[in-house]
Amino acid sequence: MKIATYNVNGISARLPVLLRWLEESAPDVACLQELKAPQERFPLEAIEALGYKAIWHGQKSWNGVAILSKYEIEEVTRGLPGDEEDLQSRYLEAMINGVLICCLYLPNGNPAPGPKFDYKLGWFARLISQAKTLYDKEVPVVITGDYNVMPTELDVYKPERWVDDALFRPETRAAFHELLAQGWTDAIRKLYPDQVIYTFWDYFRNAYGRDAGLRIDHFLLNGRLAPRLINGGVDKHVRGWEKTSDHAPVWIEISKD
DNA sequence: ATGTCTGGTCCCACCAGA
Repeated sequence: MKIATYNVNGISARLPVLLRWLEESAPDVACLQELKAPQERFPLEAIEALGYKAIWHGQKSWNGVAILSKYEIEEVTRGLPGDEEDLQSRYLEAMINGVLICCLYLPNGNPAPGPKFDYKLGWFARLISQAKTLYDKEVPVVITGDYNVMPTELDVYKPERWVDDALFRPETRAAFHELLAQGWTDAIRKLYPDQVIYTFWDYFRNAYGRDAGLRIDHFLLNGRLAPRLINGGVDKHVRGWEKTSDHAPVWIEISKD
């Protein structure tokens, strides 16, 4: 079973790129973030034409997440629990082919410090609480998406330039490590313990051409799923396509059981 | 500080967010 995550940065503007990648990479499940489209503007027909079912949580202008799957999708949770007042579309959970798939778009949090950073840390605290419940489930679980966190210095092209950024501040890294300490396996880091791997290159200053990237899109596997991890990688070349997202798709393969 | 993109509003050029 091949599971992918891809921050598309606007599903309307990136639809040709998304469809091309889906055909080429053919994941069984794809978690998408930053749809930047209201609920009624999701391009369901084009996605169904490639053989996928889909659930999505849209939002006007910003955010928005979706789960596409070649298997049946049984939606479990819509919206991150823990704050009734949080209306941002950043979290979906679904049971697919015996695996609980959680798709998230963690807040960026810049500028930091400030209210956006406070929102990020609050969201992170709720995620840690939700993840604790998920980890102990009897079923295999993966939490994947755009975490907006570089976990270690190996995950940033120039760590010293990012120490005050919301994606790399000590509080942010501490929250990610608190999450990992529940027992989760960072799948890509597990497969490539020492390699420099990036999943995002910003649009400024030819970042992709210079390989000035960040690793911020992750797969966390619980104890029931981690032993089934067989492969994974980044579809880096997709970042080089015309009209592409600033993220590249990332994927893992897990064995049947 | 800068840089590049998208979507949205309000008009034909800006702004916010990332």
